[in-house]
Amino acid sequence: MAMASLSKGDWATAALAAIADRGLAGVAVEPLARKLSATKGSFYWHFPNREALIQAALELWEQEHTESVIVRVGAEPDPLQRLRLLLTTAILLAQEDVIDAAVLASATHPLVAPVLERVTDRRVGYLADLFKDMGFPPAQARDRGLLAYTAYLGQAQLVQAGMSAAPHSGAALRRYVDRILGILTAPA
Amino acid sequence: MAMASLSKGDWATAALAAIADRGLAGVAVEPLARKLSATKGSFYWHFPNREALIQAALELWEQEHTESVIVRVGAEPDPLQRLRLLLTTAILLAQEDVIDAAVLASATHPLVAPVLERVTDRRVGYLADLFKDMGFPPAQARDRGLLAYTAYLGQAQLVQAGMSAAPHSGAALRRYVDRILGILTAPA
DNA sequence: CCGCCTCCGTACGCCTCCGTATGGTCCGAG
DNA sequence: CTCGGACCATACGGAGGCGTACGGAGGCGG
Repeated sequence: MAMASLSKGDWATAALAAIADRGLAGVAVEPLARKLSATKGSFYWHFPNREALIQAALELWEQEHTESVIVRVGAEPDPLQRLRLLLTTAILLAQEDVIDAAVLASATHPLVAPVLERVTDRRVGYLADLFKDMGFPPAQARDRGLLAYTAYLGQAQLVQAGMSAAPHSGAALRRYVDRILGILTAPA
Repeated sequence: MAMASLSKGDWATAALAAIADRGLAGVAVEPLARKLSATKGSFYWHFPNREALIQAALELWEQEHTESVIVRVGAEPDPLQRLRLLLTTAILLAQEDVIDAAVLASATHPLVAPVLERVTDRRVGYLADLFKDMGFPPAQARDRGLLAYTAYLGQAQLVQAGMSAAPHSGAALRRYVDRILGILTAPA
């Protein structure tokens, strides 16, 4: 089954999976080829080199792990409920898929930095808009958006590292998100 | 000058510096030897293997990047001021020394995880105690301590990655910390 | 049937790093 | 002064990864 030709996208998704569970250094052509039951001959037909594969994987991540969540959450009309939904969705997603934390772990890599910059701006901007919609003045909204996002990032890191300090069960996590939300949305 | 024998500590500090600016993978015996103007012969006299070097570097980090800050801040009697001092100190330190973010980037590494667990517990615990001293009930204090710490971690990541979304200038950063503090310490 | 294009396997050379073996230097004790 | 231990350089073998060269299978138009 699936003995058909490997596509460029197949390599890219495999590379993204490799980033998620072994970091950027885990994106190596030969091991990846073994996992796909192929050889380097296939790879170097689709890509000029390893860097191109990494770029393709990162673009995949950029498209699938930001906009899709924003869209899914956009149906909710009330800003507060939208924020709650966004946070719980994002944090619960980070529980089972550590790709965000894995990408962040290579934040200084020259191929990662520009993608990360775009994704960060988009997310922080969206959060800030959310707080603006709740009635906070622009400067306040930006601060709270940044705070919310950094808290999410830190949380994702703790979860990926398996730190016991972070809540692990789904229920505890929902309670935690609720209380966090109370703090973040309390009037100045 | 300093042509004297290299000590175990010299290798460990060099390794820690390597982690800070190239990540855990940057701790390689041969490049490190070149940087120290030595050879592998020296290294393998002091350490049995590369893992031992990494452990030594991590223990160095554990001792010098948590307790020392806590002690330095302990002189301040008022809990709120102590928290303010702690946050500004930590965040300003993270501006010029990215070692915290670099260690976190390898959180899943088997040598890093236990050290990170201890450091995380210590820091989150200290922050929670701080909020307790301010009069918050234990559960509230723990939530706020965790929130404060995840926010710090995320902030450190953004700064290390050079993200423009994070404030960079010292003045802007102090203002940001002040506003964050207002949010974190607002009564429920 | 021919030839071309797509896609992939095999085999090779190169590089970087780990770890070991072994010998050399310096220095203090006796 | 010699001998042993601390410290280090050199040289080697081996593993694993990158990129290239090249050949071969399969489909498809002519």
